[in-house]
Amino acid sequence: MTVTIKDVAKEADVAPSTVSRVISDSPRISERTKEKVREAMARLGYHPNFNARSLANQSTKTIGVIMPNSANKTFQNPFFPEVIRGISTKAHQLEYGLYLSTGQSDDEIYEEVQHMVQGKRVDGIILLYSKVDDRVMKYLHEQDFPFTVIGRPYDDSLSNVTFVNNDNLKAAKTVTEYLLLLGHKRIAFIGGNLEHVVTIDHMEGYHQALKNAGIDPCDDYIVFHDELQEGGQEAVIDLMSLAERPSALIVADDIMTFGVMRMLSEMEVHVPDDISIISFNNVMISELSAPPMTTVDINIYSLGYEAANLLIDKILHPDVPAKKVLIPHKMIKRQTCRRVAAERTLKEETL
Amino acid sequence: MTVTIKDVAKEADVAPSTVSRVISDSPRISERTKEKVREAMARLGYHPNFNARSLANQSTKTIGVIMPNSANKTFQNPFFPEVIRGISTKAHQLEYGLYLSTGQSDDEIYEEVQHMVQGKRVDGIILLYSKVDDRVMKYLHEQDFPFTVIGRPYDDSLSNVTFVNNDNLKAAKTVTEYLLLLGHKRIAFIGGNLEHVVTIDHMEGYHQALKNAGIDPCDDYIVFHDELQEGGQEAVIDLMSLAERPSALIVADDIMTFGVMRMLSEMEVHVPDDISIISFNNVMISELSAPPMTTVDINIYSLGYEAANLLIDKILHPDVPAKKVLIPHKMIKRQTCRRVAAERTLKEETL
DNA sequence: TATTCATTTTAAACCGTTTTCATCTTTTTT
DNA sequence: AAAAAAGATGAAAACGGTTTAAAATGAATA
Repeated sequence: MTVTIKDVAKEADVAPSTVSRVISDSPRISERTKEKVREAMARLGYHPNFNARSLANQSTKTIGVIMPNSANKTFQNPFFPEVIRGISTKAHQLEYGLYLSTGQSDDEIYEEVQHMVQGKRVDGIILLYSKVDDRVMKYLHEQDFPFTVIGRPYDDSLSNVTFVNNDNLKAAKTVTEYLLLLGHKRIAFIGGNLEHVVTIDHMEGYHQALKNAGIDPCDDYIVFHDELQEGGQEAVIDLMSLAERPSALIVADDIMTFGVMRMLSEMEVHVPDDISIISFNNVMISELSAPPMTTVDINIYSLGYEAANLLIDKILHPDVPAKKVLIPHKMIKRQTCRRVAAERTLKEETL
Repeated sequence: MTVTIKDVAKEADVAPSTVSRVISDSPRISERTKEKVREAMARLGYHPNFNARSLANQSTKTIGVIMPNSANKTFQNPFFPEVIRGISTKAHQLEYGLYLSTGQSDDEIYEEVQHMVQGKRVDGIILLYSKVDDRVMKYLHEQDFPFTVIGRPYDDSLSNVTFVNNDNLKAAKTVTEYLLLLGHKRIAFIGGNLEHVVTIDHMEGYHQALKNAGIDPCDDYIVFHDELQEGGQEAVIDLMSLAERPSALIVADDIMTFGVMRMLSEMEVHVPDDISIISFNNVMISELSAPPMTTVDINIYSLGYEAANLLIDKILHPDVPAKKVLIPHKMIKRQTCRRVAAERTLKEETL
């Protein structure tokens, strides 16, 4: 039925092992035989069976990509296509394939990862998220299975884990400082899921900047939500109901910012005149908000590209120590931040 | 090293074939032996090797998902995560895995599909796009390999192809009629890539509606662009430079609409007061534009879910004839469409 | 011419399952 | 009690490759 290596061998009048060596272009085979075998392969339309190869090789040339728990809408964030595009590019270059997780809940995902690893379905795994106390990461670490994380592992005991990250703390700090410099004193922080390490880092940066400026962080100004737009909207309601409304908002994610801006516009609060906003990620559409949003470009594509790069490196050389790569970020100033008028600042201070 | 079926066999003091039968829960094995074997598996921490299984079974329990040519930014469209979420859900239910294409150009993708098929890496394939004269589709059809298309095949010779689609013609027609009903006469159409069948269907629907209303389609009002936001923006410049500006815009895609609205806002053309807009897809963020956009919900998730469903059906029963599923669409009225003032309409007519 | 050594090629084992077919027990039927 | 049928298990051959170790070939050296 299907043409196998044996058929080719017969056709070319050599042994199957020779054909195998021709496929892998082994130097042990003479040019003349190679040519002969290649012709036979072409004549028969031979194509190697991937599973047989994987079985014999103990290698699948496949990378498992683990999405976060997508029960909520997280998944519709354009962040994911973009990070996958980065992974794809590198994977394709090195002739690796991508195997995507399909689980929706934490349990499903955990089970799926076990299957991938134990069933030897993939050579390595990229975690597209980093949570506090993540079973999946713990499991991979215990199994000593090649994997990389996008984001940093929270638990310091997982010290020898390879990861790609942004300096999220620094980014959040800079962003806060920027708002302070623009004269803002009441800066609120709308974070993502508190279980995600990136949220923790953002908040720490925010805190540090406020502290350095001698401002006491006010709990009312700190809100967390994991759903993207809905979360953004609720957060706005909470913040705008405060006696002392914030004059600036730091938002965890561009998509969330769309929700935030939508809600503000319904409340007839104008951006940036009444309130400044700055957020993170710089996904494609963030320049298309009205007004275009100021945000931190975290270079999503590179996160993916480097993660794949590091992972394949790890697969090929399992014993080299863990690498940690920081992808640079960059503030993209657009039109959602504004200097607070001096008089207003003065008035505030008298309050 | 790794624990195989043979190790389990030894541990349980049975033959490997018995263990295999226990795994598949064959009725030919007595409950007593099953229990014994299961205990041995647990004791040894046995997990079946996927590649070996695939090889013996001639089945991978894996679906190949082919993304469109992503050299351009198409890929960042939240359409894809959402359609994949649909596919994922069904696949997970039926215990199929997802294997993602990584190629960026048409050539790369074509080659990759060949690898998947000939290398028996996947049991079936879902095409996430449908183009005119697509080599990939032609190839899969020739090979008689199980596949489904999201969108409809253009070529009628590919009659026995299973696909999931929206009635895009009808949707575009309805949308156009809706604008006509609102009093619009100068309705422009900003389509996507003309090679995509969906674009052709949209345009046909647009044409039909205009014709029924006795309006001659004006070529200047019809523009195509494949890049998403950039395309949207250029299209706007072109249209707004016309002597007779359109009073309404039909846009192929929500993300493109963001670009369109951004550009209009720069030109100080107000939506919907100066111009009405309606678009397609209803991705998550489309309700977050300013103002929230009127769009056609095409039920992206269901497209994916049904595609996976049909495909797995096809894999399991290769000989049943091709199925074609239409997913219903629904116009979501938000705030980008407006009735044209009677006086203005009158004035126009005197022109 | 016989010996050595490098170069090519091959036979056979292996990767870890599934499955066909045969064998060995039991149980049922006559 | 013998024969037939049913039930449970096992041995061995796939599945389609890779790889180790050995054999064949040919060239170079003594």
